Amino acid sequence: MARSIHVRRPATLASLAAELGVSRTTVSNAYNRPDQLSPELRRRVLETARRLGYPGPDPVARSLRTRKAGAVGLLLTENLSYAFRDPAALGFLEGLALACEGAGQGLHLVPVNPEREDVAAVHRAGVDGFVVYSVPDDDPHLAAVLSRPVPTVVADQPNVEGVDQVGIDDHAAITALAQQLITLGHRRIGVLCMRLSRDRNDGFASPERQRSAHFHVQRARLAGLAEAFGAVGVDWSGVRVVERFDHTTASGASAAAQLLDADPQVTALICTSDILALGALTEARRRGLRVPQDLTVTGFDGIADADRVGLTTVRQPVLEKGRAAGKLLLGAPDPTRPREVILDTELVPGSTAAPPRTSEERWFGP
Amino acid sequence: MARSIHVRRPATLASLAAELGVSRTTVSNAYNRPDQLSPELRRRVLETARRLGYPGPDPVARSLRTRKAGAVGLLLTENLSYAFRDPAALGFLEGLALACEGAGQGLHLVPVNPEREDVAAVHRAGVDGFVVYSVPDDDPHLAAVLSRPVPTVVADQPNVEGVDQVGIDDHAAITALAQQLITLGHRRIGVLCMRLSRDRNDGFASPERQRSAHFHVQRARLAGLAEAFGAVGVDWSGVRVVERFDHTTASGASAAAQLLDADPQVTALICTSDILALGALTEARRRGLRVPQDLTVTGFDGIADADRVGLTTVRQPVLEKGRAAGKLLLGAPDPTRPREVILDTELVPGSTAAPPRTSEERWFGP
DNA sequence: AATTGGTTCTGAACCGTTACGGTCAGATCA
DNA sequence: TGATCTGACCGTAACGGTTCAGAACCAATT
Repeated sequence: MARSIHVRRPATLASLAAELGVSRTTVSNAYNRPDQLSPELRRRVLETARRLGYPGPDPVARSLRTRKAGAVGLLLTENLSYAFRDPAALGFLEGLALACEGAGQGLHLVPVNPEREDVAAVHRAGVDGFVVYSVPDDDPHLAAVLSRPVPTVVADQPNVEGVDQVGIDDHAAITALAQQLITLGHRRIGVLCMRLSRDRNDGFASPERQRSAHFHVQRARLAGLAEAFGAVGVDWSGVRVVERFDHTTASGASAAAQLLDADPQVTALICTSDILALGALTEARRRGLRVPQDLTVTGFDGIADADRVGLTTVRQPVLEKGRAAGKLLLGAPDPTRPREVILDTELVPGSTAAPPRTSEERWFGP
Repeated sequence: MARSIHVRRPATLASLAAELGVSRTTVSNAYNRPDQLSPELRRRVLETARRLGYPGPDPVARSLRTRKAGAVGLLLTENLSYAFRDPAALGFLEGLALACEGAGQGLHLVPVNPEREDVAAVHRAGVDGFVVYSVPDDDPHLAAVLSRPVPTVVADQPNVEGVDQVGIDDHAAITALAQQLITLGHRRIGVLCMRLSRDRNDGFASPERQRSAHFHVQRARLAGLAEAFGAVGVDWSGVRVVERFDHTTASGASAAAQLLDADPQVTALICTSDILALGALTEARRRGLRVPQDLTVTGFDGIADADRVGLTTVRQPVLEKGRAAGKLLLGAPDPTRPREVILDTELVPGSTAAPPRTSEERWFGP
């Protein structure tokens, strides 16, 4: 099967029509509305098309005319390839892909460089709508998406007025987790969180920085923790929160190290993601700290690896979230009000949380 | 930040030009070639655009004129969502995404339904080229891709004359693995392989079916095994090959069960993928067979989970493969001849292969 | 004074298709 | 026999841009 490489498109609908001595409309109909012409003529059109090497109507021209691209754009602030490495993002993507293929829509991954503020790729994407996955509220790419006259659904964050949304109740979810730890008796805690803003800050996050975080999800989780622990008398300004820009287990490990160095007395490390928590577990093991006897570690998301190691965490239905986002975008838009889908979360007890040891136990063993 | 939902695009380049009293060319230049007009006028154009809610040049119209879509199409025969579940496909995707974002190109996942032969999605995709990942040689979607006047790169399979290609030397790779097993002393083996054709055949694959497989990769691996074991006197027609349509660990487990039921005497299960091998390990454990003492199991691919359990396998650079495919597609095309990239593989010894036990050992212990 | 060169802007052609509203011949009907 | 319907096809006008060859203008050079 030989084929010429990248030949200039040889035939168009018009040239085909000329060759056949019929109108362009008729050729178009041969492809799109077979009932509009006689079977015999249609056969001739298709036959001539084959002979001339006409590959069928040009998709771009068709899109221009019909105002339909047949694809959904996906925007995420990380590198494109990040989506294929992060388990939660992956689950979301799978759900979204499910919804798209169910509707016969393509999935157009928009390449954005998180470092540069180059918004051109958003403007170049020929899509019928956008799904925006977990970006900061001041993301210029998001602004570019919103400026385009196509429907948009935001997943997780940020909250944008008038835009359809799918996510979870972060505040409630983290509150349940916090209650669990409080019940176990933890009062001296440390927190590991993901990036709070577009600027890199690998280190402690001040309460001010926590409050002004541009990532709504992180902000809500931290606020929920502050509230829950504040209610039992913990002074939040004394609680160390370590932030990491990169979302990897290595980041989690180094963040845990930083926190444990600063305050060896903490009895629990609360992590705002499983990935960070897995890293924290590694660091704990490296230090000879037994989990959960010497240290409690919790995560968030409920990824497969968390399940494997029995991490105490909050499970959120990431695949369902992706699917819901797709359905929201592809379903009939509701002009009266933006729609919001809040999915359920579930506290996963796991085996990495236990009551804190007393000081004596810490020094002299159980 | 309020926004109107799905308003009919209010302004076009033309209406903006009319409003400003300049030509369309000038407005176009304001966006694409700032050096072609005075800074002052450009400022006015952009300002008016904002006022009128003009979101910038329409991407589809621009694509039509410039003959550039700014995106690469990806075709894979499985459901779209499969790509996000299979580790090898995922690695490929990540590499491809890396190449795409490096070139500022989007990645357009084409939704194909493997059950139905609906090729429309391929024709509807507005892309500048296609990457085809591991499809059967008689795939109608592949034919549709090749009929389109855009460059194409095929990864893994099939071999198409005149089309750029990236892959590995399956024959050499499997031969190395086979030699290893032969050296260990295995002669009575069983094989677990992935689907050989578009029709579902969950069961034994006859030598005829093996030879006529539409998946080139599987065909080459089976042929390599037949050759290597044939050279040491093993009659291939007596070797059981179990085929599975779905590529999951559950399939691997059931295939292993089917094979071990049919011939409990086999000393080694050679699997053409790690996923199948992981399933086989599960089944072996279920039967109380120790690996590798009682049964040798090997895989192919070198995925992370294989590494984790110490599977004896062949590692192939999946990420690199994706990246190479992207580079091939996006780099300057070579009109003189199709290019071919063959990546290196590496035998991973692992700990799931050992010499077979003698019959006595099998029955009476070591 | 004529030429040259540069900047800034314009007019018209073109990209390849589909939507819309026809026309027209022949069949059907009262 | 004339009116109406139907199936098959067509002409025109978008769809929303980009591009290229100039025009108009002004300043600097010869």
